[in-house]
Amino acid sequence: MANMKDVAKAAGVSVSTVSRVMNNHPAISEKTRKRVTAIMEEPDFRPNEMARYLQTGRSHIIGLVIPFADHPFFSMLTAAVSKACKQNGYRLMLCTSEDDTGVEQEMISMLRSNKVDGILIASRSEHAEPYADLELPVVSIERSIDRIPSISCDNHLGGVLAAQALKNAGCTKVLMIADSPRLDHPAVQRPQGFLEECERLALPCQVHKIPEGFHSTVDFAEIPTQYPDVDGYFTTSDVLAVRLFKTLLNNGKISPRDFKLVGFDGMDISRYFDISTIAQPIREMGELGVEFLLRRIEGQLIPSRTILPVRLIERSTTGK
Amino acid sequence: MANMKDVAKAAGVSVSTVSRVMNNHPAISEKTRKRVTAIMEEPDFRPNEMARYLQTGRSHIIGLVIPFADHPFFSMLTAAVSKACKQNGYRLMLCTSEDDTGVEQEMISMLRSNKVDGILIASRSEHAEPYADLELPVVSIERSIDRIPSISCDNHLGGVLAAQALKNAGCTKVLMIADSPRLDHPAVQRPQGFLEECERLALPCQVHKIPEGFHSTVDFAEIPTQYPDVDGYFTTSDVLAVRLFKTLLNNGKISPRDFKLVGFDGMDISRYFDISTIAQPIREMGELGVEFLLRRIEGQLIPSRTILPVRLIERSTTGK
DNA sequence: CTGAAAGCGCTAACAC
DNA sequence: GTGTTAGCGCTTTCAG
Repeated sequence: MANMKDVAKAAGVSVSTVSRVMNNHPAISEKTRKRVTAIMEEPDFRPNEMARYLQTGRSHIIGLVIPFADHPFFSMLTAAVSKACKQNGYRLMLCTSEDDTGVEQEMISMLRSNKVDGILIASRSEHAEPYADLELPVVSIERSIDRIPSISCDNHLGGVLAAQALKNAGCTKVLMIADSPRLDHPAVQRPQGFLEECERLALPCQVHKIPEGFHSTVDFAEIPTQYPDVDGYFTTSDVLAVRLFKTLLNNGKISPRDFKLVGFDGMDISRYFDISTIAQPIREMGELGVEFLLRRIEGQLIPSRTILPVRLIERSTTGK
Repeated sequence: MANMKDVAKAAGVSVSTVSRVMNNHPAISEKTRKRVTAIMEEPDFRPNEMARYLQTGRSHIIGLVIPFADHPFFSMLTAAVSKACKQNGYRLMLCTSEDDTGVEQEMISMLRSNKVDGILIASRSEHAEPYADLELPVVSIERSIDRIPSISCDNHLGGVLAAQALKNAGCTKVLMIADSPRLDHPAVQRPQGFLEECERLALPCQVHKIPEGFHSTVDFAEIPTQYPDVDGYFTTSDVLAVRLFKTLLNNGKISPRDFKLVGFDGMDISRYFDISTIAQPIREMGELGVEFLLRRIEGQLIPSRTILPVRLIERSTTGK
């Protein structure tokens, strides 16, 4: 592929002139600009971004670190981030950590070595130091890390809304099925908000805890017998909601009209099953993440904590 | 961040020695190797991959072009590709084309300019030339492009298996709901295989065509009245299968026992709904895609057409 | 308005 | 075994 020198030679100018044309430098005569532009377009000359970086210190690449690319939440986030990058003239380097802290560290290190301009991280984080002390702009999505700006949704409100929805749907005794995220994960506020609101509403609530993990498979078969008089359920994710929904129905004894259910996340699968859910503004979170990261790259100040609203989507499992 | 010169100075050696240590050059005394290694590790020195590329011509980055990151098929593919890249010491630059040929061209151009070592493409492709004439290794997944090596699944066999499954489940008259992919898309063989096998099995089959598009929403409400005496359905994707399934059930008149259904793709959603499906080996397709691309990058020969087997997953919608 | 030249961080001959 | 040096393709002073 042609480089700047080739273009310069073909146009009968120096490389610096070609460079100036490329970068829209004002001090270029219209005549030479036209001539050079024409030459550049012919064999589709494209500047070598690597060489460019070496000189400017800007790669125009950001890294995105997520646990899994095939998780509905993270795939939506990735889609939003990818779009936002494109719109802002940035490229995206995607890293999946498999939810492993060690791998995550490696990815961060690799991204540094690949000279990304900044990192968007939506992964687990035992320790803040590796990120806080990075001399690189970092923005965290849906996870709080000390001294790292973060963007999350109003998880607490989500729990509250879920409790209200079940109450309004006529539930008299509910069960919350909660996985147990790290304490540093904002999602812990989902159960908190739910329990607080249940109390406020005088809605009796039992709690069923299960281990965290997208790829883990916890059996829900025992739930109906274990909690026989429950008429409403809240799960801390849509994936759990779907699994519970199926279990209750497959058990045969229970029809959709016999119980209420609210999930969390607002992902496609909840829509497929017509399950009510607390929707996170995933797309906005991704877009805002990119926007904030780019602003930080430009040296601007950004909020250290950003919390976006959630909303209840009422579907058939709360009687809509 | 420290660079090689800093390390060299601190270790009291020349930059070439540092370079040799980094690249495991054999002609280095154990003593200096140790000393340099120690210095490199202390402030976590990591070589500048951009500068490295400029010298070696290898970026160790591959580009992945897909239409949507939040589509179940492509998110699984992305997950597989990401993992495979990591295992092979490669980084992944992710590009989403929104299923737009123009955007796709831009992405390709951008990837070239960012000096990726090769491109994995699983997107639409009106014309072969832009890829065939790229001086860059390209491997296509689930799409055939002239002169570009491709990896796909046995779509024809998938159609055949679906027809057999419906027949075996006791269907007497079936409906195929097919979106209409481009002619250059291997998926066109799904309906072909299905129709051929229906004929062979003397299984009457009607066809309902709908426009292609992941994000499009075609209404299925008319299906039951439009094709009243059908007792089995084949859809060319799981997403369609789920939507049909829901429509049939919501219509109330029809219970899951009154009809059979086979989808295509083998994605999570089909499992959630317990719908029989023809499973593509998506993970393998992604892994093989990376493997082949890397081989081509190394200058080796790879197959121009690779077809992986599909398999029928029998679930409740074919009576299992 | 344009050109010459230095240098970004690294590798790879080529010397010693 | 180790150091010196010339670029890789680009941007950017500094001259003119």
